[in-house]
Parts: sequence; structure tokens; C-alpha cells
Amino acid sequence: MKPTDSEMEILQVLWKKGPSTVREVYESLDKKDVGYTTILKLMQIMLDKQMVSRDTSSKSHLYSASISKEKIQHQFLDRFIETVYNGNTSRLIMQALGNHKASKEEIELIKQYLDNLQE
Amino acid sequence: MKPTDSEMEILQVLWKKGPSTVREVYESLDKKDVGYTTILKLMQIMLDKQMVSRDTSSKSHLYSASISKEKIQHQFLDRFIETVYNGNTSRLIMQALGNHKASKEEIELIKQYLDNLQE
DNA sequence: TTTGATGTACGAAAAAATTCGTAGATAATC
DNA sequence: GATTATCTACGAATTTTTTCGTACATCAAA
Repeated sequence: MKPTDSEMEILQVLWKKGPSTVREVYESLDKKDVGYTTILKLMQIMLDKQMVSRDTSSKSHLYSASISKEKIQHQFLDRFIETVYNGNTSRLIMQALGNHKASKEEIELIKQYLDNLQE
Repeated sequence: MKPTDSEMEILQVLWKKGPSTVREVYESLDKKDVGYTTILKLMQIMLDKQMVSRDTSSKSHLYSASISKEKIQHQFLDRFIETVYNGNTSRLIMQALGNHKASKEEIELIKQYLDNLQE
């Protein structure tokens, strides 16, 4: 099960803010280019697909992500490395390091991580 | 301009093998689940979008990627980190290292890269 | 020069994803 | 209690992506 781009944006909000109403999600994604019912419909579809669950006890329903951020990240990462980097993980890592100005602390952290791996 | 998943698969082949005919691409993606004309059509659409160019001097046209692998990778990576990792690059790198069993050589390579960055 | 294999072009169907209007329910406010 | 605001449900239109059938061209045998 692979969330689409729009679905990912909604999941991001739910992961960040926890259980939220459609309006809260709509507000968070300040995309003035789509209407409220569009987001509503998307979230209803996500419910169908069981990507989110909801609490309908009050009038405005509360939606929560029902798949963990880590799991989706992992899944996307694998797929991403495969389709974009042809399975070459080191290449991805180097490019990521290159694009992004890493701080001393970050670099140290990653180095430590690598040291651990080597044991 | 964002290639779709199918378009990415085709680009991968062109990057790897260089200028190729539709049949060569079709063969490379041993997806027996889609027909030859599907790939042909996709590549024609990609021509429209100027993602590929072609040489029509002989009967079977030769297609080449007209955007560089590096450029697309860079673009995808930025987008990916943004939508999936919320801009947190280190997180991506650690997870990538964690998922994937890196060889001693790879780890060394990345360490060297980090050392360079630190200077 | 006919036959068959291999190509391209392209319209159009099918599938997937996105968008929104409208109807009706519920809650809040006057 | 009437009016207004806010919410859900849901069908349906749009847009995007994927798929393929068919028509026609070209080339190499037979």
C-alpha cells in the first residue's frame, strides 16, 4: 500500500499534530488552491484504505494515522533507492550529504553511527 | 517537471544503456505484464514532454535521456527528504544506513567523505 | 513481388488520483 | 424556535497516468 503525494501530505500533518479534524488538517496544509471538501474526501478515501482511523463520537470526527511514520519512511526509502538510485545506497547517502550543509554535530553523529556499524 | 514512476523506469534504462530503441527498453524492463506499444506510447509522451530526445534517421528510432541522471536524482532527493522526512536529512541517512547492510568498503568510503566535509 | 516480421503513429479505453458541488444532519447563536 | 455556521456523505466531473488495438509503413526474405 503506497500513499500518493497528497496522502503523504495529510499523513505528515497527522504524524506531527496527532489526531486531528479535517478542518485542522485543511488549515495546516495552507493550500488555498484546493477546497475543504477535497481534503475531506481524500481523508475518507484514506479511511477506506485503512491508512487512517477515526473517532466519530463527536460531530467533527477525529482522524489519526494508522500506519507509523517509521514504517512508511522505511518502505518509501527502499522503493526510492531502488527506482532512483538503482539500489545504490552509498550513492544516495553521499549525495544527501553533498546537497545538504551538514553541521559538525550531524557529521559527528553519523560518524559514530558508522563506528557502531563496524563492530 | 516530475517523471512518473513508469517514466523513471524508462529513464533508468536509458541512463544505464545509453541511446536505445523502444524494443531494447522494452526488453530491459522485463515487465511481461505490459505490451510493447505501451512502452512505445510512454516514450512518445516523454518525447512530447522533452524528457527524451530521439534520432529518427533509421527505421527504429533511437531514444536518449535528455535530462541528466544527477539532476533528476538531486531533484527527487530534495523532494523526498521534504515530503517523507520533513527536511531532516540526517534522519534519512541514518535510516538508509540502518536498512541496508553496508559493506566495510562502503562504510570506509562514507567515512572518508565525511572527513573531507569536516575540513 | 508477395509474405511476414518489425516499426511508428495515434485515438481511445481503462484505471487512478484529484476536485468539488450539493444535500442533509447537527450544533451554536440570536 | 428560527437562522446561521459547520460538518459529513457521496455522486460525479476532471485530470493524469497507463494501457492497448489497429492502421499503415518499411524492410528482409522466400
